[in-house]
Amino acid sequence: MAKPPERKQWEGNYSEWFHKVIQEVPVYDMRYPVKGTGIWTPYGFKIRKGVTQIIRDELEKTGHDEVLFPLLIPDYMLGKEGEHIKDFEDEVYWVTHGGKSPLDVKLALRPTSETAIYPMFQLWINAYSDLPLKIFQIVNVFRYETKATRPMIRVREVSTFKEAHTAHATREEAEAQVKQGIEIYSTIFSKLKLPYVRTKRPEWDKFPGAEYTVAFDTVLPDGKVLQIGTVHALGQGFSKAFDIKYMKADGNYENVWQTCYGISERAIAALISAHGDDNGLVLPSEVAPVQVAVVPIVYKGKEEEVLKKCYEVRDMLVSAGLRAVVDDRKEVTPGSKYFTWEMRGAPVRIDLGPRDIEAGTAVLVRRDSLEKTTVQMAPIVGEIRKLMSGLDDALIKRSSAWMSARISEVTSVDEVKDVLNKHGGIVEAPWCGDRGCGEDLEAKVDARILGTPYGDSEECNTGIGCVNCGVTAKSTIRIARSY
RNA sequence: GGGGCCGUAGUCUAGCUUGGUCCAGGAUGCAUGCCUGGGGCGCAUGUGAUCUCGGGUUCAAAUCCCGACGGCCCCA
Repeated sequence: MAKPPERKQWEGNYSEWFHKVIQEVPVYDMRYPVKGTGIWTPYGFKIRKGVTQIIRDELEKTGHDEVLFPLLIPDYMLGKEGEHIKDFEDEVYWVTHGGKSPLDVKLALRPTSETAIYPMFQLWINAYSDLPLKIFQIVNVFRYETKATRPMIRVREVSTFKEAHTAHATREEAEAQVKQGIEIYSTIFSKLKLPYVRTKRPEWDKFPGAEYTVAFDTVLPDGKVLQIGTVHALGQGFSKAFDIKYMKADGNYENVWQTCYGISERAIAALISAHGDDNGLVLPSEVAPVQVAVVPIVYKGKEEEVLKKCYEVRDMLVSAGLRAVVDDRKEVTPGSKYFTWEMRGAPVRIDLGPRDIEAGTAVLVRRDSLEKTTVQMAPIVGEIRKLMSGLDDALIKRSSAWMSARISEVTSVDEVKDVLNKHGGIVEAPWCGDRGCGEDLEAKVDARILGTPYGDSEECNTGIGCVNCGVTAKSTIRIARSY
């Protein structure tokens, strides 16, 4: 069976595919009886750990320190920044009682931590020498979602919320930090082999309290867009609300300039979705909990010999720094084990039987293509590394190509509708920049405006009329149906 | 925000329209044994559901009604 697995279920029935895969692997158990919550299973937790490790590494490498703030936020703190609270108040969980006694001060379960962190920034920041301040934490946050919840994608308890918060002396420094945040996220998603577009959100859809928001969006197999990361320029809005000031060299005080940026388990949902196929998960080697699964092909009378060799191989791989296991389950046929490890997305499988042992070889199988190669035992570590990097390259190529095919440029409202109805994805069109026009367009095509391209392709051809109203366009706009 | 569908062993599902034949049938899983073993082997035996929960109608409720909780879909 050297043919790569199909992606019929994956693409044709994505919602069901996702549900089935996370349950069968298992990655995430959504049977917990509180709406919008779920459990990371041991294997799922390992995937999550691989992802959070990449996030930690990239942030620490760029001067961010990890911290941990309380879950509870007093109501007067949560309400300090006007725009911020206005947007969140409908989805805040409140703790109102301690035992049977009502609390004097209601406590919110953090929907995000700006209002928990910034009062402490006020205490921590005194002078320019305290700046820049760059911290992050990986915590759970709570949002009372009213729409239908979906495991990992729309949840009420976001269990894996990485939020970074920075404070700077000048607008320029904060601006540079926004760029660094965007670079960090680009690196993280590249490591996850995830394709993305970077989009500046429209004024009416930016983070509440921010000056502007740049978002990372990806396209899921059903053609809907998923936001997997956001970077916000906060200006001085929060620092004024929370009175965060520093003393400048000249002795005068100024409010700090802030940024914040977040990634959640949606990135893990995207990771699972982007690479999977009808046989289950396909994981990039860096985050695969098991990189190499050794499957003994046991014949009667040779059990000991084969298993012993398998353990030897495993030990050798482990000491070479690979995450390897032997699937030594009895009473389970090799074929069944193949399906198990394909479902779990192990990048490489080794089949090892009497024939191989005699010949001093092993059979390697690459997860994405299911291509089998027989290799000599001696250089097997190198061969495995080669296979894994081939798989990693193939994953980014495949996912990028898949997504690129779902980004289209159009010039009329009808085309927007047609393309979105046909295969979803993202459409780009010229736009006048007017909010009313944008909202009108959203209603007409039953989709959301993601915003304008951030970075390279910001400008659209001049002299073109807005896709909706015909007025001379100021920028390109991205439109999509989204989660 | 508006409308609709659904909830039966770990999982998927039959039964519900027309209440009684159902102390709920099947598949899968799990356990044990034999047999196998280079792509989900086969056979046998066993295991597992107060039919999501609460209330109501009825001689009788998985089945009808109301509510809660949970899952899903469509529209704005």
